[in-house]
Amino acid sequence: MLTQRQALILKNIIRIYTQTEQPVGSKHLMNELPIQVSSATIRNDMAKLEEMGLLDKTHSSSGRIPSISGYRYYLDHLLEPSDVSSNDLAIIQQTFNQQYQMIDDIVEQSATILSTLTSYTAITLGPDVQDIKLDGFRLVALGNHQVMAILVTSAGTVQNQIFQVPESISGEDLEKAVRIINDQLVGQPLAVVAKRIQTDVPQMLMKYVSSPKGFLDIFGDVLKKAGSDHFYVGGRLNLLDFANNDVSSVKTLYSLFEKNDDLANLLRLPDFGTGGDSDKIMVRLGDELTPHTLRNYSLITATYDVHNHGRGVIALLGPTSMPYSRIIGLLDLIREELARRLTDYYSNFDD
Amino acid sequence: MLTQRQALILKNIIRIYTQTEQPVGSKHLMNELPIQVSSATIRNDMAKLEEMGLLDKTHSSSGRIPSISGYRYYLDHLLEPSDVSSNDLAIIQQTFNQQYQMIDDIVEQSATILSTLTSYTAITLGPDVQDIKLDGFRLVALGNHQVMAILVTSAGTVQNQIFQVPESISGEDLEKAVRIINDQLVGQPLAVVAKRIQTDVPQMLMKYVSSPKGFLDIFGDVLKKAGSDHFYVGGRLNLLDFANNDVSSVKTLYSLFEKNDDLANLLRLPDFGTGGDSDKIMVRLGDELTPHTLRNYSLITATYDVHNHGRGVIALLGPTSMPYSRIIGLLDLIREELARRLTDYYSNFDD
DNA sequence: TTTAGCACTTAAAGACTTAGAGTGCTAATA
DNA sequence: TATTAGCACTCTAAGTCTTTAAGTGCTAAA
Repeated sequence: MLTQRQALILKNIIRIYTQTEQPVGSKHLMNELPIQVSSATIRNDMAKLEEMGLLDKTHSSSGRIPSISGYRYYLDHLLEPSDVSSNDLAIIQQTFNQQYQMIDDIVEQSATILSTLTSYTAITLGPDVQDIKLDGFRLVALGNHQVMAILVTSAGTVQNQIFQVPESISGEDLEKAVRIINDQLVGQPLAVVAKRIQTDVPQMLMKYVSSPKGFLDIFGDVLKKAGSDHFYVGGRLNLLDFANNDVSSVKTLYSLFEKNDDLANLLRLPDFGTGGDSDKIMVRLGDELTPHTLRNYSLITATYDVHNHGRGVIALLGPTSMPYSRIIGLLDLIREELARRLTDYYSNFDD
Repeated sequence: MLTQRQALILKNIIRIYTQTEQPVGSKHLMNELPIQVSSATIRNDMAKLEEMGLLDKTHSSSGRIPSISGYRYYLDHLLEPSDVSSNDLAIIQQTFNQQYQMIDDIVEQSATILSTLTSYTAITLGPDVQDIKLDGFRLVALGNHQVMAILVTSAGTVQNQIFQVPESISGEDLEKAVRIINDQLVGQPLAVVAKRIQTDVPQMLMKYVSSPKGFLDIFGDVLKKAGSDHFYVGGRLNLLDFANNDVSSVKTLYSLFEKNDDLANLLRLPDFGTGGDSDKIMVRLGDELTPHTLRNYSLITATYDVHNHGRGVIALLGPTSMPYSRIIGLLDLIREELARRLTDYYSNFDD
């Protein structure tokens, strides 16, 4: 356990290091502390903190920098989120007050705000798709053997895709098939639908339609799209600033941003779904981050809860040394705001 | 005018510098030339080439590097495109042989191949939309006050967008409006359609529909999407390798890639549309590139001609020192291949 | 427990040296 | 006249040395 003064010293070394990115020396720190102690006293405490593994040196006679464990301790015991500045607040309100056509627009927009306000990179994920149901399926003929398949879910999300239809499938067949799909499968969870088109649905179609295979491929493709998570990444370019010229990690991250599965893995919270602490904001850094290339970064994740419509995730990726107080305050506010807007949206929607 | 030997020297300095990125000295060059001359002779020619502005030095006693004018001269007078390697050829054929659902997929795919084979950044643009006509407009009700608007063009491209429909607009009104649009405007060039919905169409709708304004906003939005160019950028990440740690220019380019208008400006060829030389491959470098931040890069543009369906552009952005022979051979092949595939596509399509 | 004092360490920056690659010029050569 | 050998000169890059400033750890006194 740290003495009060040691905690104060750790806290201030982290604060100063975040501002300057330079090792902090005892004399310099002396002038920055609210208490009056000599630099020798500070040196003694620093030595103890280093012994505990909370501080590091860049070389044997340098000032101290926080170690990963130091950040960990700070985050777990010392951090107090600060209030959002009135300036930031105004920006947030104003952005959320825009008119949106789709929920995904709101989720995407919150990634943009978050990255703009922090100069880091934000990742957001819409409310989870666990028990989303099929709300309807349409095929629209576009002429020239093209059709657009449209799938609407109970969450209000829409997926569409365009297909070249082989000559062998007739228009009437397609219409019949659509009718059967809607009659039989609307109202069922997407996961169930996905399973059934592998099992009993083909036979069901076989009775009325001459070539169910091509049709089911189309339906299956759109279904897959609708059933997978949709991530939004804001402030990709900010990465170039805080990546400290580490081109290889920038590349890793940029390609990671393009892959749904990798992003899902990155954001997956250790206790996701257990309920307990899941509305706490979590910070992971160093070896706690799973793709090992990211050990010089810090990832802050927060979930937001949309009343009766699942929960989503907003996250922020930045350097290990961030002004955590401000950042976490900000994240907390945006999380709440996003939850509120989405809850509003759905309450309109379900009327 | 250069002597033969001077041309040989310039050509080889460019070749070696492209491989090593190091200034080329007279002794080193002596061993690389197919002719037997002393380093002193080479030095004399180098001095003359420098006087003409075709070579530069990095400092007073350094070897020579090509100047921008040197590249210009090389490109205009000395360059001979080389044949595509059988390996590259196989990759190109294989990629283009995939099954595509839409023409835009092919165009996008060619940006990917081009960037993969070169390790630079490729930009492609589909056949131009000058005299594309409206082929059809659909509104599909999705439930919960949402509709999807779909616009099909004579070029086979499809745009869609989802709208929240105000309660004030009724379903029958929308259907009537769609019917009028299709009756009156199908077959007309998009530009004409865009003009007419500002002039006589509103009055036309007014007779049958109670609130044409909201409807025309929707139609106008999708129309605008369909009428604007669609660029594809491949190999964005490669930029990080050849940008020589110039983060600011990387940022400029990345944001440029997101803006249709800026990309259009960048690719717009000085003689675009004049017909004459327009199927020549053009290289622009240094001050010839309009956003001044790009003066350290080289941009190669080539147009491809889709029989009876307009012409598009494929382009490659890389460092000033590229293996131009290989690159231009490659670009020429892909340009032809792309034109052929699209011509095939349309000939199927118009049956 | 805190502090003053001091010897010691290290990185960063500047001065100096050296080696190596290259140039330009002159005078000899084919 | 065009080419070449030879040589003095230039400049960078890399290494060594020195100095300075910031910082530490330890000891002994308060």
